[in-house]
Amino acid sequence: MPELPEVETVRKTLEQLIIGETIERITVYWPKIIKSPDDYRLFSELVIGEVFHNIQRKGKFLMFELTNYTLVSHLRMEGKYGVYSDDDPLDKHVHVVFHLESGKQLRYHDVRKFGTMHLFEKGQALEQKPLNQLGPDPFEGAYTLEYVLPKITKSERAIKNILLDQQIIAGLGNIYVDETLFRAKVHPLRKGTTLTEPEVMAILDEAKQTLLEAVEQGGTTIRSYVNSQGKIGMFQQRLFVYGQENKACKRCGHPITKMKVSNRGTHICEVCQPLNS
DNA sequence: CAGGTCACCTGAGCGC
DNA sequence: TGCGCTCAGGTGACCT
Repeated sequence: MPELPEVETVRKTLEQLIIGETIERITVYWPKIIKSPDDYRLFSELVIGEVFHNIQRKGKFLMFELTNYTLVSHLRMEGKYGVYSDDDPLDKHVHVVFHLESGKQLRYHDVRKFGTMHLFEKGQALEQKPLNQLGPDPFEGAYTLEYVLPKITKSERAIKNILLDQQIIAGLGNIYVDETLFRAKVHPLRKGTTLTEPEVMAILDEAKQTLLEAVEQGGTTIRSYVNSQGKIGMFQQRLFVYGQENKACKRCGHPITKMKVSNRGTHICEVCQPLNS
């Protein structure tokens, strides 16, 4: 489901709800969510008695800082967290329940079961997969033109694919890549090697600006995304191209078209984002 | 190294 | 109503 702004919204919401809570035990209904330790039963034992001290985010990953461990969680397409009372009825798509000593429960809900959880000893999370594979996210200091420019201009890949690559920049997904490229007036199929420095600068600026605005709006709600307090994001009102096929471009009035780029649905304004430039 | 395909899962929407 | 197909905010494995 979520890209950086949605994950950041979840992070901020959960921070208000579970910091200081102690895990009494957990119930895992779909063990494949738990990627490390290998055995989900060990995972379940290790988190007993741990306290939620704070919650960080790197790219699209949530990092729950516990007493002795860091829980790294990725929501993939449809993962959601919610805090419930222990007598609230359990939805069939809840796969992991953290029973808290207060009687509250932190529940992980994921219709498609694609999400992942990794547990690391404190201080180890950033040193190992998956987090050590990530490039800087746009709110980190390492996100600079000097770092990104050669990564892009030396690549024969389509710029859309480069921006979706979490090893180069962490946090962008299908929605925000389409929005970023529209705002930067760059066609998604342009090869990295064809982009000029001003174009790359525009992409970097627009990516950060788009994510910043989306965070301010609480993320984008399409289909099912709801944050941990049941609130929906508002950024979908500000989308220029994603999901806007056949609607008039907000800049020039030409209809937005939908195409495929490496099998991902891709939305562009053919007038604002010409391919031959 | 890059690109394509499939796999992981379930549900919504659409044509027939 | 039901069937079959496509699509979905992501990523990793495996193959050319």
